[in-house]
Amino acid sequence: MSDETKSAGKGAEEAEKSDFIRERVRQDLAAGRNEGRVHTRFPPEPNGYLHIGHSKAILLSYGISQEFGGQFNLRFDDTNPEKEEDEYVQAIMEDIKWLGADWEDRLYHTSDYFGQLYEWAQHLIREGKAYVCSLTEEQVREYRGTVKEAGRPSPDRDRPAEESLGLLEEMKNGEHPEGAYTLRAKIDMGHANMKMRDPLLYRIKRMPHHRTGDAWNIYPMYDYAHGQGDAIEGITHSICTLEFEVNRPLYDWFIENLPVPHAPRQIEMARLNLTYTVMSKRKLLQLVTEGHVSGWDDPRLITLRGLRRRGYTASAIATLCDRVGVAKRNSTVDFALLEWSIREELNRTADRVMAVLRPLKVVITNYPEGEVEWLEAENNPEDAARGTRKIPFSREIWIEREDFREEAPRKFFRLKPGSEVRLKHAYFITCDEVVKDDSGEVVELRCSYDPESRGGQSPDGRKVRGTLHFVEATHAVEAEVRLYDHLFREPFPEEGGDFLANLNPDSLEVLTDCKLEPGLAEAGTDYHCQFMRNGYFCVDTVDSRPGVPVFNRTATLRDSWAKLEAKGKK
RNA sequence: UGGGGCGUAGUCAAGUGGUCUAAGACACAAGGUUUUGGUCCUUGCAUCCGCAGGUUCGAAUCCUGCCGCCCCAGCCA
Repeated sequence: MSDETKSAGKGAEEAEKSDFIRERVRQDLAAGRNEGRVHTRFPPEPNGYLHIGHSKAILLSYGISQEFGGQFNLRFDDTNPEKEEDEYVQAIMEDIKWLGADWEDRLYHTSDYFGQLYEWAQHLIREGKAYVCSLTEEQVREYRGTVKEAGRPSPDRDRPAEESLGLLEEMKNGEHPEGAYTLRAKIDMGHANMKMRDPLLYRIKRMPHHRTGDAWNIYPMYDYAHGQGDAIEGITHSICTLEFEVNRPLYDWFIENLPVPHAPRQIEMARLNLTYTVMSKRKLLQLVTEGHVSGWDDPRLITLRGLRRRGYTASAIATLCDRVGVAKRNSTVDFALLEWSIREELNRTADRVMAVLRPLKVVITNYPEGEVEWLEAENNPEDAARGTRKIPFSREIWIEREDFREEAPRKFFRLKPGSEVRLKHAYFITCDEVVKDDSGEVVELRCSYDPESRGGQSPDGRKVRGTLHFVEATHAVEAEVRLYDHLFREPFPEEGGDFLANLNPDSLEVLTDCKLEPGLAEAGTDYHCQFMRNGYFCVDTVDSRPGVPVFNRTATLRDSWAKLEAKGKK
């Protein structure tokens, strides 16, 4: 097998990917099927935004096409003008490009095939395999039977072909109201598989389509359109999710009974689910329209736009999908795996900078007034090539409020009265005095520094357990920082009926008095960094402005101190 | 006995009769290193593969029965 394993990211020898779908592709290739071609597709319906669940399907289909030297198509499955809009088409293409899947010049629409589909429908009628049915919607349901009882044949089942052909033409031309007729395949009303009980091929919808305008008054159903679209495009492996397993016999029936140019095969896999979130389009839409989130790009959403704004990269999403694997078992992946994926990447690539989120003033009493010195700070300890930068230091600085405690447990290695800590890249300081306001709240710390400890070196080998980040006061940049947490407080928010009841009231915390080191004032979009000891952050693409930045927390750092403390409390 | 699918650690997931006294990842736990209580390193984490029988010298892998979960009765996709 000759294949250069390329794909973005990761180390040298990336193992050849293997799962039941890729195994099947290899078998097909070995058996010489499809003239040795591999051709996949992603077929979104343009009726909503893409989310992380879709990325599994996109990356798998696209990835397979690349791994086997094949091709990948994007096809909008636009057979229902009632729900579909052009706005979604643009957004979907944008998101797929961002993910890194490339359909090159093969952008298609099921609506491109309406003409061909119509001719094939006529073919089925002539063959005695389809008929125009006049049953109402309720009657169709009634005649279909139930999962345990066979259905009954429609009274129109034996309508002469000429008559069906004529009626179909009239339906197409808008001569009948919606619901008056449908075109149905003549298969088996007693079939154990409900999908095979004379399924509908066409329904009347006297409604303009976003691409074909008012050319059609009938539109094909999914089952009739999908496989034929695959056949027309020469798709070899049509990958979809588990719920379409029962549709496969029907998919195959059309391929066998129509003069299609090619016989594609459908393969089903489990969709991606994540804890602490919802994945259904309907629920996502509800969260947006009811204002539980700010929009489709709310950083708490697992839409691709939301994740992007949150600071997730396409490669981190790809890592997640690789780790999750491909199988047929319904499963729900721990959200922690997604967080691990982005941390793993950002640890390697994001520069470390200092930001104080909840500031507490520190005055260094023995530091000369009015003096500012610039200290060297390394950008990324994981990557020396990222170099260094200069950060200011002076008599007044900000530290994190939670890094000081007047009364602290012995395991608290941070600042407390009389104790010494290191300021990252700067000096050792000792807390001499705690200044409080009338209400008793700590408003300032008065400390002294050891000039010999410049750069954070211990001058005499003495140990300091704690290292704190800080921001020099006169050069500090004021910023807004948004801290995000799970949108839902339960790992399975849909359990127990009302998923909205499980919304996490603390999923967003906005901090407006944050202090950043000066270099961050002009941080542009697409900037990812680690706020030392605070987490990974990115510039908000919507609200941030030069000079008045807004940062979003992508993910926290692992925090073994928090765990320790939590354990102590219990 | 309606049909279709799936059941391997807390979560994903390899495994297709002997090399399985069952990979790997996440999570979790313990220890070490550390100018991020971050990273990194070390170690631990299923005598057992939904359950019960059976076949076999030998089974997570084959057979039988049972149990559980998911999908199908849209003129949605």
